[in-house]
Amino acid sequence: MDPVGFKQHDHKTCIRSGLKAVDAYCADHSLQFTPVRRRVLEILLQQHRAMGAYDILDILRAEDLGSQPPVVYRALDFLVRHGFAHKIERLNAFIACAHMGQDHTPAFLICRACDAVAEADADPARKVLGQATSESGFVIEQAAVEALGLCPACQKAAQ
Amino acid sequence: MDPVGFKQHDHKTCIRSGLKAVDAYCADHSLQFTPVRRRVLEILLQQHRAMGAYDILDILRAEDLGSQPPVVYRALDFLVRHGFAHKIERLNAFIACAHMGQDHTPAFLICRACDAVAEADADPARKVLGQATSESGFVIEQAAVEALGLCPACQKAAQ
DNA sequence: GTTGATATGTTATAAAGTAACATGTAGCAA
DNA sequence: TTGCTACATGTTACTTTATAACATATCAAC
Repeated sequence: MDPVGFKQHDHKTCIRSGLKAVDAYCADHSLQFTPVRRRVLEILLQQHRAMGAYDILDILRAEDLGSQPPVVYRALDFLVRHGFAHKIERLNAFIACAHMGQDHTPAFLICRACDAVAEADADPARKVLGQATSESGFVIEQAAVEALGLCPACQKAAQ
Repeated sequence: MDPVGFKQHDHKTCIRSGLKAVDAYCADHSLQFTPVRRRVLEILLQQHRAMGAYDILDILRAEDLGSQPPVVYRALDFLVRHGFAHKIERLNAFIACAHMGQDHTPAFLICRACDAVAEADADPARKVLGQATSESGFVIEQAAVEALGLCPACQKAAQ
């Protein structure tokens, strides 16, 4: 799995295939992929960056798809719970999952200059952590790595 | 480095030695370890758990050591910036560093049932991530791992 | 003792998130 | 069809978390 986010890609395709994958998954698991939920995911896929809940809400408002915070928080909760989106705790923001459908431990590379976020995978890290923690008796159910640094573009800009 | 937090230890000693280490570090680096900053760290060391900024503020208030949010946020900012405390993003809470003075990439084991937090180390994870991301050109400056799961005590309680 | 840098005090407000209850809707069962 | 159930959405009001901005204090160096 490559880190996604700091390179060119066919963006229209990635929006379409993302939605398609979730359509299929929801059909399979009898989850209700309702208009608001679908639109919120579509917004995240389109923007292709971490967005605050209120940024998303502004867009929904303009489209009469719900105008109060709980609407967007509930949609985001659904998306995150089922792994279609991730929350970037460090930014209080949300981003569409870049590895839709694959079971993974996400690792986020967050640019401190421009707030761009790329999603890599940290599966090996999980194992490493697992060793370190097995002594303590703690059982890991879910883990996320958030790394702060500079993306290629901002490195150039800083020179 | 062992994960600290889910086992017995001499707590008075760990408060004293923590403060002493920071005293020394600040003297060495001409940082001002002022009464508020010192007291906030002491509170975190005493409580030995992740605390919200406003929980800490309540204690400071009772002691006339500052009564408004910026006071505690500034102290926490100082402590975090210099590695004496960590922010647990997932909980919007702060915890004293368990590996004071040692350069490390913290990994937090957060119990989803009781919110207890233990600090392990993820240094190997940094290397793993470094490989995955070197292709993308992203330069990691700082990384944190937050793992959610069940601590030994809550596992027992759940049976 | 004036200056500059850093820390604290204080007011006010922004930003992020949720509790609680009302309303709508879709599927199933009698 | 009706009514029941489960789930989703609409809405109000509020809590929690965090910060901007400006005033004041402290302290060391000149």
